[in-house]
Amino acid sequence: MMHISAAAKTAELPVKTVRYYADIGLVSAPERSEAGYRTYDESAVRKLVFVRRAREFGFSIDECRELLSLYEDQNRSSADVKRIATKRLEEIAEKQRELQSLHDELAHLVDACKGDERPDCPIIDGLGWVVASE
Amino acid sequence: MMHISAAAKTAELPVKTVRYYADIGLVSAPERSEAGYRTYDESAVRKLVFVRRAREFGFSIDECRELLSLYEDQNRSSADVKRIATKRLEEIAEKQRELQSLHDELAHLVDACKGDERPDCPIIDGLGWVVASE
DNA sequence: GTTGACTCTCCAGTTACTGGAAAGATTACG
DNA sequence: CGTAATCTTTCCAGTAACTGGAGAGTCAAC
Repeated sequence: MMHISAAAKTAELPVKTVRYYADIGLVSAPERSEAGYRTYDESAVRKLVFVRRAREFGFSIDECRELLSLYEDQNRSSADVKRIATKRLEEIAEKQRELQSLHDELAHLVDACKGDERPDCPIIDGLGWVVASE
Repeated sequence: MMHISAAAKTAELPVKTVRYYADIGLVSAPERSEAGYRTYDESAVRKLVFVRRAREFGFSIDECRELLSLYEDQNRSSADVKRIATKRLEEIAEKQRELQSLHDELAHLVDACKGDERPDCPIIDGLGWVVASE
């Protein structure tokens, strides 16, 4: 049994965030000590770790909610979990493609820029190209 | 001279966003018609396009502010612009690396998951690995 | 003349927290 | 035992960059 700062430290989350997760009902509200302090047991901390990891994987809070209910459900099929994770994987791949074209386009502009004292600047011109090409 | 919906359409931005950009002072407040309608000329629309492009490149509103002032300044050196763009480029590259390791880690879990009716699930286990490995 | 499209302002909600104030509880030191 | 530092509580507000909606005024067309 520990108080919030120990739980937060163990789960590697800010104290504020731990409180927040209970406030929005992502994790269940913890028991309170006589003085009203939140108390956490090993199982509660485990769930916090689970959520932190899932968030690091880019799952939204709502996806975490879904994953957590699967995590807590002894009878869920691994197919349900795989479905969510695969969807997320596709989103990551899409984001990677976007980022790549962004990178290439901007790198091209930066390469073309002399970076000297003169005002000619392919980057500025490039950002306005839609109009410039009219 | 046009009203807001034509300007928004030309700049390929939502009407709400065009108003918003003026509200926060990112672009200067447009002239008003007698009835109080915002009116946009070619130069105003060009700046909206510039901002949209810069946002698409992932520049924050504050960076857009900076770029826009450089855009409007005939005397700025291209070095100033290159500095901002290069910084952004590094951020993109960093984000790409993060996304890649995320992708690899999650893909590994998804591959390991049978996705059947049984509750054994390497994805769920993997999300909790920090505790599981204790 | 009235229907429909367009515009205005203002307020609230979104996501996932984060910061700070004010007040009570606990612990550590001398 | 007193007190100072630390921890915890609640509540309110703010962040980024919009987005949605209400209620009201304006304009063009049939």
